[in-house]
Formats: sequence, C-alpha cells, structure tokens
Amino acid sequence: MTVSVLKLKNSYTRQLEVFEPLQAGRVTMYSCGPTVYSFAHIGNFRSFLFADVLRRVLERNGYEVRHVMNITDVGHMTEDHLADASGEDKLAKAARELGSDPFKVAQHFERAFVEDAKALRLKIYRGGETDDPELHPRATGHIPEMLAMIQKLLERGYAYVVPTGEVYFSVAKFPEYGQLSGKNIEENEAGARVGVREEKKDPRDFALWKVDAKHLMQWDPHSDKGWDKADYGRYRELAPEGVDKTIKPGFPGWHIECSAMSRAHLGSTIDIHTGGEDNMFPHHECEIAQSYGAFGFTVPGPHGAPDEHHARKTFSRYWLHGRFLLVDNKKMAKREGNFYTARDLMDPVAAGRKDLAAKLEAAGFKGGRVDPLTLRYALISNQYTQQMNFGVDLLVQAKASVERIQRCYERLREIIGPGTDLDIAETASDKMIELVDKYEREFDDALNDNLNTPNALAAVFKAINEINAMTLGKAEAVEAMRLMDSFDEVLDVIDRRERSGILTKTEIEQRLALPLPEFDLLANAELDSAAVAGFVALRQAARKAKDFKRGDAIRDGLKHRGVMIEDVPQGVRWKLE
RNA sequence: GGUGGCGUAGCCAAGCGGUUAGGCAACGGUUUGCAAAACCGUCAUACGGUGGUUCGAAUCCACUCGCCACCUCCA
Repeated sequence: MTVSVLKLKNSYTRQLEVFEPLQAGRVTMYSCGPTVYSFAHIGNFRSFLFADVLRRVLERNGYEVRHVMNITDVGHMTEDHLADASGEDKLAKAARELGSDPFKVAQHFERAFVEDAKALRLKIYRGGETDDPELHPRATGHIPEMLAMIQKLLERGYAYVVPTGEVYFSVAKFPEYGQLSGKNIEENEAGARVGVREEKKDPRDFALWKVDAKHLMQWDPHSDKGWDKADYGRYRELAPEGVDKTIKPGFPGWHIECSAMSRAHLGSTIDIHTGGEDNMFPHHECEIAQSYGAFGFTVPGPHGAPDEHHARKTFSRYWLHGRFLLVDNKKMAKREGNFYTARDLMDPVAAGRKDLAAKLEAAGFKGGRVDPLTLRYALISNQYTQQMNFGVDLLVQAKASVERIQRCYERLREIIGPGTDLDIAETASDKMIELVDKYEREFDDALNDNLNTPNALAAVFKAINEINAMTLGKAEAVEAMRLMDSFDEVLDVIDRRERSGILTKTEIEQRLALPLPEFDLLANAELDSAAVAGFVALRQAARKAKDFKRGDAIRDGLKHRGVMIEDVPQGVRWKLE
C-alpha cells in the first residue's frame, strides 16, 4: 500500500510541491483573517474554510498544526464615515447604532464573526482554541510590534519618513517585489487609477504608517497617552531606542499587521500563509517585502529545485491562495445585488432579507434557513484553486449531499445501537475491512493532491453507495462508522446530536396500551420524545383500523412540526428536521 | 493595455495521452396501504470551435470563439 504525500500548489513558485515543514512534524500556518467592520460574507468564509480544510488535512498527515488567523480590527473608519451614516451601509449603520467608538464596532462584528465561524465549524474556533488570543491576534493589540518593525525598516534603510510624519516602504530596495503576483510593476501605469501621493519617492511605495486626523483610531508613538498601558510598555520593550521622532501620531498601514502578528505568534519563518487570490497583490507582496527588509530573509527562490527552495529561510515557505467565489457568475458585490453574508443564508429573516427567505423556502429550505453544515459543505465542495459559482442550486445540491451522508451515518448508528461496546469481539468481514481501507485511501489521496475536495467527496459517496447496499452486522457497522467518522474529521458535516431514533414495534404496542393523545398537532407545546411516541401510536391505531387518511394526517401534522416519520422494518423511525 | 484562470452530458464537478469518476435533478423498476429512505436501471459512446501531433486526445500543439478574475480597499 502506498501512502500518498501531501502536495500543495505554491503560488510563489506556481508549482505543485511536496509539502515539507521546516520543523519535522510541526506546521506553522497563518491565514489572513476577517476585517471586523461588517458581517463576514460567504466569499470570506470560502477562504477561511479552505484554510480550515488545509489545516485538517495537515493534521491527518500527522502534523501538529499551529494555525493563526488574525482579526483585522484597525478600521479605516473616519468621522466622515460616521457623518455619512445614511442609507444601507451596514458599517455606517452599525457605527451609528453602536456609537462612534470604533473599538466597540469592531468588537461587535468580531463577536458576530466568531458565532458564524463556530456555526460553520472552523476548527480554529472549536474547543479550547476559541479563547486562545495567541491564535486570534487582533491588529489593535499589536501596534507595538508593528511600530517596532517599522523602526527596524527605517534603521535598515528600507523605509523613509515623509514630512507629513508618515512612513513608506521603499520598493526600489526590494528587487523581488512583484514576484509572487507575477506583476511587472514597472510596466504598470503608476497612478493610472489611484492618485499618486506626491510625498512618495516612488509611486510603487506603500504606507507603513499613516497620518490622518479624521481617523478614529489613533496611536501616538511618542507618548503613552491613549495607549493601553500594557501595550505601551510592550512597545518600549520591542523598540528600546524609541520610535523615530519624525513619525507623527497615526495608525498602521494596511499590510504591516500580518507581518508583525505572524512573527509574534508563529516566529520568523512560517510554513504556510493562506489568503484569497486578491491578497496576492498588493497585500502579500508587501508582507514579503517588509519581512525581507526587517528581518533579512532570503526570498523564496524562483522555480528552483523544490528542495533547494525549501531549505531556505524565508518569510513564508508556501503561499496558498483561494480563488474567488462568484455569485451568478459575477463577483459578489452589494451593487450587483448578489451579496450574501453567512448569516443572510443561515437566517435570512433575522438578517432582514425576507425576499431571500422566500426564495430559499421555495427551494426547500425550511423557514428559508440554510443549515450551517449545508453551507459549509457547499463552500468546500469544489477545489480552492477554482472559482466557485455560488447560487441557490448549489445549496440545494449541498443539502441533498449532506443529508445522504447524515442518513448513512444514522443508519449505522441504529445498527450499532446504544451502549454497544465498540471493541466487540466479533470482527467485520474482510469485504468491509477492504472497503474501509480502499475508500479511506482514496479520500486521503484526493485531499493530499492539493486539497482536491471533489475527488475526496467522490470517494465518500462511492463508499456510502457500497455500505448502503450491504447488509450489516454490528461489527461491520462499527467498521463503517469508523470510516464515516474518518471522513468527517475533514468534512465535519455530520450532526451528531440524537436527532433520530427508532420506535420498535414492541415499543409501539406498549404505547398503544396506554391512553392515546388527542389529535391536536397544532398545539404550540414542544414535542418531546414521549409526545412523538404518543402520536406515532395514535397513527398506528388509525392504520390498523385502515383509516389511512387519518394516519397520513397525523404524519403530515408531525412533519409540519418538524418531525419526520418513516416506516421501517423494525418499526417507525422518527427524525427531527 | 498587462497578467492569471475557466469552458466536460439538464445542473454542479473530477479526470490532464490509452479500462466506470462522483453528486444533484428527471424518468422507470424493487419495496410500501400511501409515502419516505434504501437498492437496481435509464439519461452517459460528454468533453466550446477548427486544424495539427500520435497507433490512440477531454487530456499535447496552433489558431479561434465565449466567460471570469487580478492589476485599486477587497477572501
């Protein structure tokens, strides 16, 4: 049996490369995280989910993964922004509702993001990792590191201060600038679409520190006024010589935060850096330039032998970029009317999108709500290197797929039954053992091939087809369940709550002997398992009397209340929708 | 204008030189009082177009048509 090795497409070299971490057995990974000045949209989540799948695949390959995803909370909110708080703009609206404290706005949206991320089962927000600030660094908490890095760039001659008190990175000092994105910057018409700041020595130069009195978030590099005490102390610690006196109070530029935070929490050289394709230029290009300038790294070699390249110390050894998600074949944008946040889909009514709720309801989503696990599946169902065209059809298909996985899982659970010792002496057939082995390997091979999730899913469904066609004993079901659990380590789309069960024929007989409930399914009371059993017995009585009309009415009534009833050989299966 | 990518049966989506991808939908059958689920079968001798290379091409080459993204804050 050959074990496949993990291969990833490195955007920097544009080649599929065998993945080897710097340190054997351990992987450091940084993902450009959300900007918390509005609700994260499904495009954001596609990117975060691709990073999530990558992290899980790394873990499957036996690596201990340290995954950091930042929170960009250095908003670029200005007083103008607040003054202009009219219309639909959520940021402005939120700011007005929350007051003009940008920290509060950021906090509000960060909380919302964490909620969504948990619902979508981003592993970095599950369990103990959720509360580890080291794994979720906030930009506003790392101004000292950023200033220290800026200071270092000044000292090493990679940056300069202009009369306004702002600091720019000098791109001319870094000849490799543009290599990641493949942009020949010289040939681009500088400033063709953006006004060139005349203070810049070179139009390509980018800001490390900005000065703008209108901005609501400000830091004074020369005084502890307005600083969090701990942070100011930390800054002095990081830059003992103090910051260049000509730098004026302001806020960090757009690119410095990721360089500073990844270094702070993962060290100088990281294994993998992920982000959306748009991050390549200029964001990641600038990160490389800054880290090179500040820390004197070698840059990744251009298309050299992979081993030679990997041996070098660089800022990030592998760069992975997720391609954009489109909606209706267009880039998602509010003005196009094809913009969805994750919560718009998960609960459109609460998000104030009644039209969307109606559309989803019509497509078969109860209450117009898309289950988070369905959304998760949809967003990971094609390979991250491909543009994804999102739409209601995709969600419908994802829903059906998740249900198929879920049903297979539930069938196995029913066969195994409660309280079964999973180490039962009885052994599964060779056929089942081979099946598990075969599809687990296919699954891994697909994922190790640059996270080819469609192929991985093909393996899952082939396995389910075979498992469903087999008559299973307990030991076999245990084995099959192990396979499903294994798939779900990466997919994580199985709802493990007890949401279905079997009422056996004997149990129904026993229940029939007791007084039956009145046929009133319109009541508002919560349906508990006893109530469900009562109605199932009531229906059974009707069926026995050949009153199928009444029996079906009870089934429909239960369905209306979210409980599905299916007749199976052993009795009646109930299932919460 | 510069750069990158994509066009595969009704829809989504693998494959990247030679044996069934897979899913969804639809239709037929088994099962069921009826459903649902599950299973069996059909749609599937599909690869934007035109040339070329090859014993053999969805896969390589040339040209061509259409779509998308990046070059600006953006996942």
